Amino acid sequence: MASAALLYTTSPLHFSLSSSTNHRKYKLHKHTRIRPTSFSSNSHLAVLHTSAPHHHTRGLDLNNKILSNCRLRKLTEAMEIITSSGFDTTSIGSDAYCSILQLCAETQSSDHGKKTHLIITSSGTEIDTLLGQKLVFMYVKCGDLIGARKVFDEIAYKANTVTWNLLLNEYVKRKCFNESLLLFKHMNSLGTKPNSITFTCILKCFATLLSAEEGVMVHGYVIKLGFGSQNAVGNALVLFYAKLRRIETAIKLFDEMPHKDVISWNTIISSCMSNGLPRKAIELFIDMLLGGVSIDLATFISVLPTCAELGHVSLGRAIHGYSIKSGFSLELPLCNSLIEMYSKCSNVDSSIQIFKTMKQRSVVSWTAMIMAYTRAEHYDQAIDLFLDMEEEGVKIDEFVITSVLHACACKGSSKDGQRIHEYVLRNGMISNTSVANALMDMYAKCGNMEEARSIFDSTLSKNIISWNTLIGGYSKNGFPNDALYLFGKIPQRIRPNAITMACLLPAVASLSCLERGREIHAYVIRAGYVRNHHVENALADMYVKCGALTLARVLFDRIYEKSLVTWTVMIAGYGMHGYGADAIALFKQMRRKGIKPDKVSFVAILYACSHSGLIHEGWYFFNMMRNEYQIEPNLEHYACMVDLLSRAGRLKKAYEFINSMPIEPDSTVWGALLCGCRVYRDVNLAEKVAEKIFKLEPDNTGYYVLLANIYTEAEKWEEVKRLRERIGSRRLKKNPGCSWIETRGKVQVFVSGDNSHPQKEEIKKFVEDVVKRMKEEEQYVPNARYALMINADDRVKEEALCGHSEKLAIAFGVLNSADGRPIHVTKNLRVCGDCHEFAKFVSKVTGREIVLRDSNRFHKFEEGRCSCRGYW
DNA sequence: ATAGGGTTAG
Repeated sequence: MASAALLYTTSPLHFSLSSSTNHRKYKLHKHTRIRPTSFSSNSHLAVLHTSAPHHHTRGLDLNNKILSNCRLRKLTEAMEIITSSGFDTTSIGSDAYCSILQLCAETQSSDHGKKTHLIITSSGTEIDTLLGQKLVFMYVKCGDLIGARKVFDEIAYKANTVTWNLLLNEYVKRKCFNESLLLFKHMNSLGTKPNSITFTCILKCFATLLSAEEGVMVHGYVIKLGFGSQNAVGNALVLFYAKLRRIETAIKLFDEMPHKDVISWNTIISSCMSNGLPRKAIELFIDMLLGGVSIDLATFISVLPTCAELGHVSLGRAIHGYSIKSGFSLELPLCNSLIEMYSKCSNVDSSIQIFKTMKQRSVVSWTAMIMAYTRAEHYDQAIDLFLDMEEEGVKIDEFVITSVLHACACKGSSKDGQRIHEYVLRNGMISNTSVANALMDMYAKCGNMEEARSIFDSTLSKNIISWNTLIGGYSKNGFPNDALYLFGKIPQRIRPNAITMACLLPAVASLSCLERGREIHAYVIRAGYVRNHHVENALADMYVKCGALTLARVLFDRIYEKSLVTWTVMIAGYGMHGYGADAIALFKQMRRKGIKPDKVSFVAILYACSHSGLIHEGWYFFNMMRNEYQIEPNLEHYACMVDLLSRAGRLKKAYEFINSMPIEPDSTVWGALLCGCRVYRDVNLAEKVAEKIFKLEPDNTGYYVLLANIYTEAEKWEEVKRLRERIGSRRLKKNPGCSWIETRGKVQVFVSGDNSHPQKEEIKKFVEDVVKRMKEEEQYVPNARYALMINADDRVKEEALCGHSEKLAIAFGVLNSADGRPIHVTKNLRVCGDCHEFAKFVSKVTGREIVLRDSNRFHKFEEGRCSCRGYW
């Protein structure tokens, strides 16, 4: 406290402040270097200047006073001394300026800092290395990177390592990694020696830019220079390898660190988590606790996502409790992580609880809560929360927008999405690529591909996600050709990634183009995407839907960590191909592995049962879903059950079942029954059911045709006529049947009755020959199921039959592929009964395996038999 | 003297 006493007893401060303006004029003459403009804005700067004789002693006094004020963190007082001593070049030393600048930096007093800088230049004090460093430090700490750079550029030639580091680090913090690296190069060219801190910055740049080679080179360099043993460097290296997804190397480096600190532990825990090793992350966390390492806030935040990932709510809750005991429970980022953790553990009520009791909320908290509601399928609450945010005046960023758009997408309502779209346009956020991508995704998920496309086209800064989103949208919305086309249009500078493949493969799957699928599989292998879980699943699904069930199974067996999706793909695959028993066996195996089926996997197993006519098993799983897993059946599940009952001929039971449903049945549920009515020729029930469907979907032609066929088969010509008039008055167009086949990598499409094919004569002859042989050898009678052609005679009807697209495609396949090769045909609608017989016969007489995929399932014809055994 | 780890989307 001696310095404080000194300060007060010897201070000339009070006198100096009352000095007259005359001094100012006097100073002007003495210090002509000062620009007058500086004066006008800092008129008090020039006060006090006494005569020269006592300079040295007075200077020392002033310096001491400044230093002691700074030591006491009295910035204002220190500032008063320099502002009032103004332009006395000799009175204030570099040390004093340094300590003021340090204090300005620490208290982030930008104005004082700038003023000090001005005084320094005005007073003509030479900016030496140390003063330069302090100035840069002050500007950086006050958030003025431009100011810092300006000073720096003038003293760069004499800047020390610390000064370089200050700038390097600030650029890193602002995510200007390339600028930081440029500066590093400059530093090397000037011969300034980097130190360990320099390397931590540089490693961070390489980690974020994913520059593997450069980073590894720096690693070697760091070891050579002997910085490897420093924790900060070690930690940066661990993070570097983790970011490059070389987690084994990261773990090895971590293990070899002799003096791990909290940051080392936190780094490796979050690295394991982000590299898909949540269990390892938890193990490490436990090691850390057992090792007696003291835990900090970042530890909690690093370990919570692992609980979320593993759905380990009890551990999450324990950590939550621990964080309260450690006094961190009010920390904002911790609360945000907790919201996320509880919601990912399907405990949205706890998330709400935390969100509601938080004293302060950041935009991150709101975003986390919107996602929590979305995860819990409370889409309206998620959207309402966004509106609340707007009302409360929270600054909306792109994270919020993408999250709320995701809620709209999941809800499947473009109405809500459109409101967000308008908000985005109003607030000029459309130029943000992520926002544009989220909008595209929302429209795609709502089935509006035109709008998605128009956003895509007007987005200037498209990234790979933009392409993936549109490709995936086309794939899933029934435009597989557009998806494939778009994939070919990705520009060179944008590299496709694993997700691109996962978006594209469903297109191949829906086209059933095995050749094309194998090509893409090869591409996936070459590009090294095979280990991506989404890609693995998409490949298995593609093989299933291209009819290559065995290949799908081989792939399935090779998938190391099978997720629920993996199992569901394979179960659905067996179901589609009519292997109900295999589907059931796999379902059981999945449950034994401890994987909980969800509603999608129940749709798969129920369809598998219905496609194989396993009625008891169907009920067994339906009850299991409700009782054991508390999953409320949705329309799809009900449709499966109706399908199952109808195929078994239990039409009355199916009808009662529909009427007992707790939710409103839709046209697919009634449609399943209508199909059953056709098979079992129940015209009365069919009429009743059809009327319900026509009310629900008055514009869907398929159902009118189905009823018309039912009438025809019952020879109710009057009714057929009336129905035909009804269709005519609605001006409905029949959705044309179309089939396609892939030969030598090219896809041939056949539309019913289409006569334009170059090989049409050959094909026609083939079909007619087969039909003729069928008549002779199997007493086959062409089935006159052609309701919409009642006035035609049998000859015309038969001709129309011969023109069915699946017959044409099968004929083309036989004619254009080597003997003994299997034939794969895909049809957009359900296969017709007559064509089904035709395919059976062709498989017998040609000895070929014919795989026909229709809109509902696979039919595999071998030696005159079909794998569907009548269940279709 | 300057620093290394942690929260939100697709």
